[in-house]
Amino acid sequence: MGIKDLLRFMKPYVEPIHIKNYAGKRVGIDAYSWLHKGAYSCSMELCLDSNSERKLRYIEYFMHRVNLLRYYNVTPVVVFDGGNVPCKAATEKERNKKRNTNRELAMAKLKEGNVNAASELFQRAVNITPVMAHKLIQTLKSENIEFVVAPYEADAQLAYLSNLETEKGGIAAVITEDSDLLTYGCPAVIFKMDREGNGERIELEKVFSAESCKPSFQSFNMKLFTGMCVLAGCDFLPSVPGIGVARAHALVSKYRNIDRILSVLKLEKGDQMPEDYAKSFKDALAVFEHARIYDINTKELKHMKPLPESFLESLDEDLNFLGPEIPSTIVKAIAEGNLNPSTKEAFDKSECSRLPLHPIDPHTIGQLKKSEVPTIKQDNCFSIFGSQNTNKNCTVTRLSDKDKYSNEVTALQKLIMPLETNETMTKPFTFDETHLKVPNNNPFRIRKHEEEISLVQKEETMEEISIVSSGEYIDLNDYMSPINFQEEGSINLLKKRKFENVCLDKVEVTDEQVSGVTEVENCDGLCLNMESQESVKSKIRNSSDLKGSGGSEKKSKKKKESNIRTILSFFSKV
DNA sequence: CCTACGTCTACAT
DNA sequence: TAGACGTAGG
Repeated sequence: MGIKDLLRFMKPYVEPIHIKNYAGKRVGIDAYSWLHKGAYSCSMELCLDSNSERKLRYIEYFMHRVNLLRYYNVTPVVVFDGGNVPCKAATEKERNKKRNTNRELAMAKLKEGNVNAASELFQRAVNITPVMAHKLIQTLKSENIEFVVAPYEADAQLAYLSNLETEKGGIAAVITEDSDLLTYGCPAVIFKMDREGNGERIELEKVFSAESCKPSFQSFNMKLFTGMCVLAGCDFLPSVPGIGVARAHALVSKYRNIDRILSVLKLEKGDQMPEDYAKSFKDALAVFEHARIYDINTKELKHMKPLPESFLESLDEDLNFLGPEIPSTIVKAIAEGNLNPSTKEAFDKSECSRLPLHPIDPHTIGQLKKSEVPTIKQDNCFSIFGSQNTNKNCTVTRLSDKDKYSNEVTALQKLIMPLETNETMTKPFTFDETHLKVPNNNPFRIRKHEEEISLVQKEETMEEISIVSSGEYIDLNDYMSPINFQEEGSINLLKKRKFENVCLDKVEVTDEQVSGVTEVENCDGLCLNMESQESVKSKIRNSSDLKGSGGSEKKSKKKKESNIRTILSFFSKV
């Protein structure tokens, strides 16, 4: 993805930077790059469409990073990809094909019981779906994080926002892994930001003005730079054989005119060049310059830069390679996360109805890593975890869906508008304190806080019984650990979704007593099944793959266990 | 010197 | 998978 070898070529212009340099500023986030990284940690669950909580780990990953920014008083603006641009369709199709074959291979390995091989293959099969993005958006909404879904490429949207004044919703920099952002003309791009907030920044202004830096761009302007990138090979157009970034840079430096370069190329490499290269080249350039984006202020579809006359004149070719026009109402709904940008249909509510419960809850995160747990005050989201009255029963309540959605419209409007004043004080955040080794004036405060937290956590994790209030829908698959009902051995039925009034009061989670979960015929619910589960378990245990594997036993054991759980929950659905 | 190709690793447990 | 990095060959 992006421009081949561009970052390597631009190395001299890279400067290490910490995100805290953007304190008080708005910074755009290319959602795809964090989604993709986060998805590695739960690729199998995603591919199997498991119902375990683990599947939502990518959201935790994402929110940890969002919270890192908020911790440093940086305002995140998350930008999602929308529909596919037609000229990228071929690339997309191929990727999908590969993913599917990998997924099938993985399934085969899984049936053989070769879990390790399967999970490796699953990693290659992960796909970031609009539904995943939508789930993340639910979380962002509940945390009052600004976001926008681009009509097409997120890169273009980010570039557009980068060149907008802050007052109009502009951003000061973009965090991404994709070198295309430079090609689109983002003045400041931060690559490879790690979990501590360190990243590598390239600023276009510095690139163009640096006086004695290896590859000189002094005679360049944005248009020439974009031209260089396209010459080097981009997602929309592969490069002419033998031309890489360096040669592209040399050509642009020498001729400083795209048309001249194209004719020179034709003379020199005419035989290796496709007939329509020049035409495709101009189309590719146009995508980078005039891509369609969502105008946050007018709430309409717009071109990044207005199309010039000459373009409209040569309208023999339709402009659909930029992505087709979309009616205003639809772009708006897409941008605000209410419509699937690919299908342009509403998201299935059931996909996400019970979603916001876990992922955002700092309490949940806190169980995985020690987190700072400040008291949270928010009106449009659930959440409670007493810092003080942590009774053994971990209670979870939330507003009814009805209340939640009625606020949605107004909440959204607030989201899209730039933040005013200093509401930072009321902002909740969770924070992995390992990051704290760096700054902060008062280490004592932090340590004291840590102690409090660890105390609270001890109490909570020791008590493994959770009380679920009546009326709360329980999906057995939500519990990754084995479930042991009070009336052991008997069949407990749980109705799905629509079931209103109570099914059970206590769910005990233990590690020894593993129980399978299978669907009951002619019954709208789930039940326990000892045997089917046992057989699956032994099958997996006996598989050659799990027996050997040297190295750290503790690690692999844990991994195995978690894999077994995933598989169990998978089998339970079939 | 440059491209193109092979290999490694990210992620986070 | 896609990017980073090293290196064989033009």
